[in-house]
Amino acid sequence: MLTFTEENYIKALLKLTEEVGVEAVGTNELAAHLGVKPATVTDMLKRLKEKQLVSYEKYGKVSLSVSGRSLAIDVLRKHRLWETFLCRCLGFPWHQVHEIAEQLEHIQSNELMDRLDAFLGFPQIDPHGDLIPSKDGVFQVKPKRTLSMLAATQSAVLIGVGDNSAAFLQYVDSVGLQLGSEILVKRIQPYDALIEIEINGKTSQVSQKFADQIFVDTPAQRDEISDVGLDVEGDL
Amino acid sequence: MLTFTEENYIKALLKLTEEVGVEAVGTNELAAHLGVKPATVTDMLKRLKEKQLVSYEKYGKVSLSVSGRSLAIDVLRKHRLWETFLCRCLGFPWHQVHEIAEQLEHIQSNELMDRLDAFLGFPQIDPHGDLIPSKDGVFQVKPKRTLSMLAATQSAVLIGVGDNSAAFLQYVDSVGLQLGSEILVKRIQPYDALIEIEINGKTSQVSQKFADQIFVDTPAQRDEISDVGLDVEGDL
DNA sequence: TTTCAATGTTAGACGAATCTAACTTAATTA
DNA sequence: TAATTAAGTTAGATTCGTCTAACATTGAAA
Repeated sequence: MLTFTEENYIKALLKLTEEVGVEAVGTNELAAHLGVKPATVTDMLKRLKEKQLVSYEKYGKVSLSVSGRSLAIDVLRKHRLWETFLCRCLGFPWHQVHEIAEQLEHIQSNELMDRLDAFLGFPQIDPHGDLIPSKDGVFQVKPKRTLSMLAATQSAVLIGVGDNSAAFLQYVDSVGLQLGSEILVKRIQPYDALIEIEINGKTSQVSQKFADQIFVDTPAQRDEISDVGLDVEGDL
Repeated sequence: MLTFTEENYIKALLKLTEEVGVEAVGTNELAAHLGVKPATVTDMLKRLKEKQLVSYEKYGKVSLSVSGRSLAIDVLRKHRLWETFLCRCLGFPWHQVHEIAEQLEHIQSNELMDRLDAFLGFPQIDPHGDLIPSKDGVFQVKPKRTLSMLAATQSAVLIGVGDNSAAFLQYVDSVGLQLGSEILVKRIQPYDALIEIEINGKTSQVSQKFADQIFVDTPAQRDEISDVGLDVEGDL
């Protein structure tokens, strides 16, 4: 049985490796992500290694072991199922659910999650557009196309976000975006690279940084089999 | 903000005082109820006193302060709302919900509980027949009539149980009882005081100890204004 | 190749929650 | 009232998760 904190460490490791497509991470990076000091992480990594959850050598990078990864995926599954419950059943706005799910994800009961899963109708994506891992731990991050990759005149549909913080999500709300919204890129400012977008007739200017966190699906992409041909055309 | 453990201590204090109708409890009793050693309780009581949650003097009995009581009631409210959710929405049998609710009751979010309360339709009693405290902390234990108080030939309706352990509740299930079941006391063994009861045509023998934990409502009692006239008649 | 900044580790400390073993106080009974 | 038992406390240790301050290693630039 893992402690609350151990679960958070392995969940962070999963985020910092697979969601970024990187093999292993350093102590500092992990510490920054968890909001603790590097020394604390070093201590914890020793414990996690003893429990065979990570592979780690002094002064080296860390990565999850097979069993660590599988436990981390389970935590992530719980997190996303709870988020779905909070939005769909209790009517929470999407920017509020992450924080509460951070607590709920540590509740220990497999039966609870199975029943919640069934109650929700076995959802596949959570309120932020992220895939919910299946019960048997199948979890895969597919490569993502972001708003910042689009050229002027292209349009796309919002399918997810790369940042679940309340501040970011409220910003997303404020430009009128929700999952499924159609986004038209009107122009890109040559001077400062600000992107002018239109959603439901409403025009906004957003930064590169913002656009990097907006995951989209383009009409052309929807017809593609793989990621070979990358030229897409806006068709509005 | 209280820790998980502090919440458990004040919840235990609430149980051991108000549900029993007693002013204050001793260190040993509290320790036994929480499954820790008396020494541990002494340490914790100092901390709880510092936080003004209890009134306590060395070698004396402990009782909740006004603010401690109010926080304890809030934990109890969360516990019972979650139990209601687990039974009504997720279809858990009543003997499984207590343990999971012991974890869920510590989730920190008032908004979560308000929304869950509304989602459930503002329930007043939980799956074990216990009153759910209202949001403003109104909580009161009404005096209870138990199965062991009934005489032969009397009948009554199950309205609650005094023990939420899985072992007890599964026993209750096994004699065919659920909330609302009509119980007929057929006879009481003169020799060993075993009580012979009938539920939906099924006859069982139960002990005094068991019967003490079965809360019932009798037809006569339902017509009473207060607890003045206590003679009740079975009317089957 | 040497130096130095970035990264990471160790040592020692602390608070929370627990324990055991030894001690003290209170209550009961003879 | 004195002795004995029950109840409660203190002291010192342990584990977990964290910190700060000092030290060690790595790797990239001069």
